[in-house]
Amino acid sequence: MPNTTYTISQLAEEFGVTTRTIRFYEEKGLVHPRREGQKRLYSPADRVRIKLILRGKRIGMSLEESVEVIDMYDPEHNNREQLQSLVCTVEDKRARLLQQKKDIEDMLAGLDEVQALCEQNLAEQGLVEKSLAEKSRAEKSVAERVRKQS
Amino acid sequence: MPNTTYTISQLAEEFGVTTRTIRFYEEKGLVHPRREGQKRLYSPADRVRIKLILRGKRIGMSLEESVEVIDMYDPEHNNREQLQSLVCTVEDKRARLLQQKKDIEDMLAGLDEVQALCEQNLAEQGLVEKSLAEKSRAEKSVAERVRKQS
DNA sequence: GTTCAAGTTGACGTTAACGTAAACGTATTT
DNA sequence: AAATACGTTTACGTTAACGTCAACTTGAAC
Repeated sequence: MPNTTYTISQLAEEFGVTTRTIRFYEEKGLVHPRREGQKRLYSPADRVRIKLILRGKRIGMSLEESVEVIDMYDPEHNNREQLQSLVCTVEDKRARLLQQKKDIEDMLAGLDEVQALCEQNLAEQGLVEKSLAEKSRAEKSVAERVRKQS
Repeated sequence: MPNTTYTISQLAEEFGVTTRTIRFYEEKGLVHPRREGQKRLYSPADRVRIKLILRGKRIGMSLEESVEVIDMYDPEHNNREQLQSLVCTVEDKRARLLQQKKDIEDMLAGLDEVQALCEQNLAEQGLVEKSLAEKSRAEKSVAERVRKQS
């Protein structure tokens, strides 16, 4: 097992955040690195937690929410009630994630349209002669389609 | 054309936000409703803008970023340079969105695992007799798989 | 031995995105 | 005319997620 621990600045660099950020996550109880003297030493498990937190952050989750998700992987749920309520929260999360996924796909489709129009427009500019009216019509079509969304 | 305008509280209710939120968006220059006397009157176009802003919010965009995306649909870009830089920003956005999409899919897969284990566990509890060791083993398997992520 | 790089603990500052409350206008319902 | 519902402006408050010092320690390097 190579390199079983990490320093704070190693992780900071790997994930493209500041050390302050990682210490902040500890303040909030998101990670609990060991200490060697007073220096922090992060385990691979700590590293994964940070990674998952940042993943959550990328899709707009609060730290609290990310922790909630991460903790679902831990077996702190013993009895029937806890398991069933866990299933419920799982389903809630899933619903929200599916909505987000749809939002992203819609937005991607919009980007495709914009880009297509840009490239078409650029191509037309390549040909020196063209009617300005035609250009204007092409430019406005996307905006109109957007306006027609219910 | 039925109901071509909306009051602030109509939109607030439709989108599940407060009127304060909508006025705040106006403060920030995101929408520019007409006025009837001093009352705000929102057009369908205003409504769509708000809708798109909230879509952006759901996937973790800042208001500024959402506006940036929305404005890409407007034809304020006339010359070659502007079109080309627009294509670049489009590609940046797309890259980020694709990353987000992957993040969401990963997270969904994780949720599937958690739920499967929960239900398996609940099923086992249905049968009165089972070894506690077995149960414990099952509960920990997800956490271990997570830990093995690079 | 000192200089340096990397770490530490406070503590206060900052920004975005609203919340909340006060004080007021206007229209209609009773 | 009094109350009710809906709207307005102004302004201060709040929370999350860090940024930004300042002042100190600690081990390694020169």
